[in-house]
Amino acid sequence: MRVSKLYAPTLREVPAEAEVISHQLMLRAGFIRKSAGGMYTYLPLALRVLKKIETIIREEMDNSGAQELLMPILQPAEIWQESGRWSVYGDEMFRIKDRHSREFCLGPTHEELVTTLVRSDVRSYKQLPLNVYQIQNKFRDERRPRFGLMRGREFIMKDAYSFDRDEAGLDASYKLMYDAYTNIFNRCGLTFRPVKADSGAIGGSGSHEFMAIADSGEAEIVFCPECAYAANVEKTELFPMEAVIEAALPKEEVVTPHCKTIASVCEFLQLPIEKSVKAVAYTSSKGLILCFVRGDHEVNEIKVMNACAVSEVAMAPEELLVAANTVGGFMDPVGMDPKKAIIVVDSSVMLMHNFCCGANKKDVHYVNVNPKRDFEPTIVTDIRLVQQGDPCPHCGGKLKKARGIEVGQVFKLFTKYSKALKTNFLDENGREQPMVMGCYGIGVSRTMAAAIEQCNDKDGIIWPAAIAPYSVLVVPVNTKDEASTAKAEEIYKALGEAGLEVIIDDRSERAGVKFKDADLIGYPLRVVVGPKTLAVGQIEVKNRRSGEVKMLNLDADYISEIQAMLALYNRN
RNA sequence: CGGGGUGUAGCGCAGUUUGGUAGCGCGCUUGGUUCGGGACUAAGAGGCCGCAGGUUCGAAUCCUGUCACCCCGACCA
Repeated sequence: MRVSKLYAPTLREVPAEAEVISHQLMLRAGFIRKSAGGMYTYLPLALRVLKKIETIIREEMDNSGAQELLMPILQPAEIWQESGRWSVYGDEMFRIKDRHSREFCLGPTHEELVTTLVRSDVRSYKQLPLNVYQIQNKFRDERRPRFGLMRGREFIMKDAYSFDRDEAGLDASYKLMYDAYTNIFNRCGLTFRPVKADSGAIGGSGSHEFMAIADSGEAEIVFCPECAYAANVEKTELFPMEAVIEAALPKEEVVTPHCKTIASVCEFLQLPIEKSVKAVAYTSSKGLILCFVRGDHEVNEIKVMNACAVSEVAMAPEELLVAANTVGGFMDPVGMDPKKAIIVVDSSVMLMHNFCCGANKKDVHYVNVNPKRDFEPTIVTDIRLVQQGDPCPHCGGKLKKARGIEVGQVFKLFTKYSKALKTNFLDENGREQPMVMGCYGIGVSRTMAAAIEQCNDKDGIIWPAAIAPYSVLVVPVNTKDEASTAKAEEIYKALGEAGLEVIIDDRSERAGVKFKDADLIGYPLRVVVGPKTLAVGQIEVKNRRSGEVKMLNLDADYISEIQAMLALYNRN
């Protein structure tokens, strides 16, 4: 390829719309252009990167025994109505009508389509297990598209679906996918961690997310530096707290004027914050939910939703609290009528003694409250958010927090869709059984963005070699100098013939312009051919990652040297 | 969807308070000088000032509405 012909318009300045580094660099380096909110054109350089990621995915998927197919993006409403998700999916689904007013959607995911496909073709246990995948554009009308390719409304996804005869089969399929994903993200050069995840609205249970570690990530994870434990904060199991033995004191009401926060209450009462309990109120399809956690803890809404078996919660409005005879900021578990709210108490609260909490009256708190003696909750379970430094649930080590970009997720769906869509097979005994399913997604375009988030410096992108748009850039440093330009062309040709993905910057620009663009786009190796070094029979090769420069003799086997440098590129 | 912000040339911005010929830098085109880290110079091209109404002799500027985009919160690859 010749840079003079390449459609990769680079920008000197950062477009104002871009906030995160991957978005800025992809715009500046001429990889993408926006067409509308959350929708982008992939220019030639980006497409090359995407194709490389896709190739890695295909190789690993095929190795794991999965088969590629391609389903329509446009899906009929009927199958979504059959699974019950046509009404559940809400505004996030792009819906359209055809000329006969029949309803369709642009596929946000393909469980329905793949399940109805398989149910019409697969009848026998002999045809299982089956794992099919595809790579195509997905559509989700996100409430808030943002961060460029990180959260788009149209994005490229690899989605796979496994069908097994039983849970043991599903476990095996899941393991194959888990291992394939590990290989894929390793090969793409990402720093990542598989973490235990919440299964979310898609249903089922048993899930891992593959998180590319990056401060710009939207997800928070915890991991244990001592053992392999890692989890999304939403899903983290909690190490049981130690119960402290303490004699129960008589409960009292105390007036606490002008105390708006739990910290101010504790200060007023001269109590450590660990001796306080705070309440958070949510509204849900099952009515008011009152959650109680220790004063210095935070409520994990996902766990609350799971504990109460509701699909959505929102902060409760004041009217709802009034209706339940309580007051925002002074809610207490003691006087609460269990008929008016679901009372969920965090397990750690049940181990506390003589704590303070609201008293259902403005400016009044209780002190010396004790669980069981003073109140009986509806539900007791872990609902608090894990904190940095909490003990690891496996080994007791101190957990650390990090942020991550979710580039992939593996799910056990079990029979959620096969039952809803009547996808059964006959076992050896001629009995009809629902297939046991798994689904497995990779955000392909997001993976590209995540790689840039992890690999960049002040000058631009630093591509991992395996997914770089081109491996080697040849720069004739002065196109007016015919001898060195001809030599650069010769080297460009030779490198291409040796099988390297090479591009030559044949523009009649000044050297500085070419160097800046080279750093911005992030080719792993840059070969500079100029009159000065050519005079002593040498070329200069620069490593984009380390900045290391090597002078190579042209009369030696410089091609092998360059290949060796490329092979070493990712290891420094 | 709630809260905040921005729409003026391809990109980054000024001009809006106080209405009066639409500007600057970068990029782009042409010529000359340059040529190993975003050169210099001269001459150019390029704008329905997001859109629609209104006020006014006159609107980028004031008023009303609307759309788009960005950021912060509840979801997800």
